[in-house]
Amino acid sequence: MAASVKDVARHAGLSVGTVSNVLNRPDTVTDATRAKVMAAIDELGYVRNEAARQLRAGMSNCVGVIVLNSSNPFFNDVAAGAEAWGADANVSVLVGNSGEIVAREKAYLDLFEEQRVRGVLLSPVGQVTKRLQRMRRGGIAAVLVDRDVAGEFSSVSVDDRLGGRLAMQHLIDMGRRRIAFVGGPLSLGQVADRFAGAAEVAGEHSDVTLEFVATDRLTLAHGRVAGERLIARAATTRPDAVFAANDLLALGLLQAITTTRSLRVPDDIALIGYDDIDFAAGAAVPLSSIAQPRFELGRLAMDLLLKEAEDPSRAVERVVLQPFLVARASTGADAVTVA
Amino acid sequence: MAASVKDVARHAGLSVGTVSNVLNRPDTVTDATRAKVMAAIDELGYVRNEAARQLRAGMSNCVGVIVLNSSNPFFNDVAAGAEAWGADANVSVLVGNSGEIVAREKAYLDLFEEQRVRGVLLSPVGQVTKRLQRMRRGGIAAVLVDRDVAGEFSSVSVDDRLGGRLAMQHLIDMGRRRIAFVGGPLSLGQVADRFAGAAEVAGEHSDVTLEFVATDRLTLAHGRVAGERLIARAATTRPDAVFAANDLLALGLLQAITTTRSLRVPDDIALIGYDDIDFAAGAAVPLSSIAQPRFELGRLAMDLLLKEAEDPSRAVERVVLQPFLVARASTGADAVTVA
DNA sequence: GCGCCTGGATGAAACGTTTCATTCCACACT
DNA sequence: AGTGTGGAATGAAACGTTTCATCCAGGCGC
Repeated sequence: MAASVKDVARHAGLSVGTVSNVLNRPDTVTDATRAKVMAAIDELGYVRNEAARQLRAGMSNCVGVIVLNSSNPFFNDVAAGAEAWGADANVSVLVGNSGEIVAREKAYLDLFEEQRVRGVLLSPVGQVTKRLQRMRRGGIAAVLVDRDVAGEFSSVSVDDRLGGRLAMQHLIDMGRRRIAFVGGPLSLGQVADRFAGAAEVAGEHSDVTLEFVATDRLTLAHGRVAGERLIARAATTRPDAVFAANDLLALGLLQAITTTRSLRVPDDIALIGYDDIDFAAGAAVPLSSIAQPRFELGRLAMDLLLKEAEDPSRAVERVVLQPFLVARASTGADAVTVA
Repeated sequence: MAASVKDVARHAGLSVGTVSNVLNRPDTVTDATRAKVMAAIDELGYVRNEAARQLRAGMSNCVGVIVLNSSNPFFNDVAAGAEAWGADANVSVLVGNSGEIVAREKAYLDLFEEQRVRGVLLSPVGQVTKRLQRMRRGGIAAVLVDRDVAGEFSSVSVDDRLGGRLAMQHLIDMGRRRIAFVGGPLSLGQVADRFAGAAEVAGEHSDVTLEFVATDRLTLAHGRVAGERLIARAATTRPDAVFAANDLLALGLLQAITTTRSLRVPDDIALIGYDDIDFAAGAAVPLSSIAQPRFELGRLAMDLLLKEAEDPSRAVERVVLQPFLVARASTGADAVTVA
């Protein structure tokens, strides 16, 4: 059906080797033949068969990316960063969404392995160390994104403990003392580290209390539920500030709080999130947040991955980026307060 | 490096044909040999080479999806619908983001064609008719999503004119008369159709005025800018309701309006968006919106695509889904859903 | 006991590239 | 004129599957 290099060769009155040379080493071929081949390609609508090319090369020019939750704009930007950098190196990016589900993570790893991708970029959810080691032995590199596994693999992450510290310190600076951390599960490294950072700072202030409010996942809906739980409390036991493990949770909390109209943000309760997604600035009470260089995160991870794929004996490298505070109205940082 | 079917065969003391049979037609093989092969596979860590498989089969088991803007949660859900349905049929989905840029659309089409995907699902941005026809001749099916091109191809879309009518009618029902449509560019079919629907309804009410407020793109930031323009107007010329072409715009508008605190939503100005993304319900003033069955949209499109890939002579089919109103606080309604 | 049948295993061919050792040819140099 | 020389084209091999015609060993009916 589709024209092959053989058809092109016949049509141009040349050999397949020559056609291949035109395609891959145009300088080794005479201008006249190049023109003839190009004409034949055009005429037949030839499109090279990537599968055959890959089979011959023994490796594809793709890398796989597995994100934790594609409905979180944060991961979108990380993937975009990786893709942009990959495009420069002429590798395509396949994006899979594990949804924090171990089985889906495994399914994508299977897929990528069958495709013989150059490497895999992922924020692991299951116990993948052994699997990744096996894949590495098979020539597939791996770089961890936004999470770190015992120095076995290269990784690019953001210092979540520091982020937790920044958020907590900010709330304290704004005069809050009874603080709740909302998030979960703690099995997610990000959540654990952010909480740990917050706890550290809390420990440095004798008049500050830090409470852990667990959620099952980090979504808008879960944030709403957690918000309703907080609202239902008596004023005396209610926190005067909330540090949410990410912005989706924080925005859910915000919605629960503002719709009931029983509390005001930030007057009655301050709120800070994490990730600084675009919707954070756009919320009706602009949300304070801990920003991460997410595009950069993806870009650096891809860079490390390509280097490692190039030279598998390369030493493991662990890059840690710095988060930073973006203070907005939801913590009273602006003069603006909205009922 | 990686073990091949040949290695497995040797290791199991059988032939490659038999190994292949174990993998692809397990019933034609005796229990004992199956066990032997499985053991060998396990021991060698064999993973089948998808490229070779594809080469032999002449076609991959992937389909490509090209979305207009991956930072709009709407497209995420469309893609998720397509992916879910594809998974049932054992096809993987490659997602590309054109960002409404013709060159990137072309780049993804090239990639997909080289990969010999079964078909392509896309919301076209450039003039792709001829290209898609050529690809179809080469055995690659195409289905258009959320946009329709002159009956040449199958498509799944949502009736944007009706959606525009619904939004407009709702605003009128809520007592609004001076209405502004915010959106653009009109070269986007969705924007044009939604505005056309709104204009139709406006024409049916002699006391209603409809104004067009142009934006360059459909993003949060552009919504914020448009909002500031509206706020700056004198009360007498200011609209009492805004219909935004999508939710990103609407949320941007909302933020501009609420932070200046000069106007209240919905009392001074009602606001309705389009798409009903998750952040709409989660906004501090829950946003009324026109919902589209986006997951279904992706699902149906994938279904059509797979059918067409199966039987290329299949008649073109054009599915049009119905949007529906989700009324929330931003138009002064309680959370009511109307079909 | 002989031929036939059948379930199961076999091995070669083919898919479309790329690579590389080889061949070919024209031209310059001796 | 003969001999190198080097640039350009060639064609076969190989990549890892799947498929399919073939082959083989037993079991069965006669």
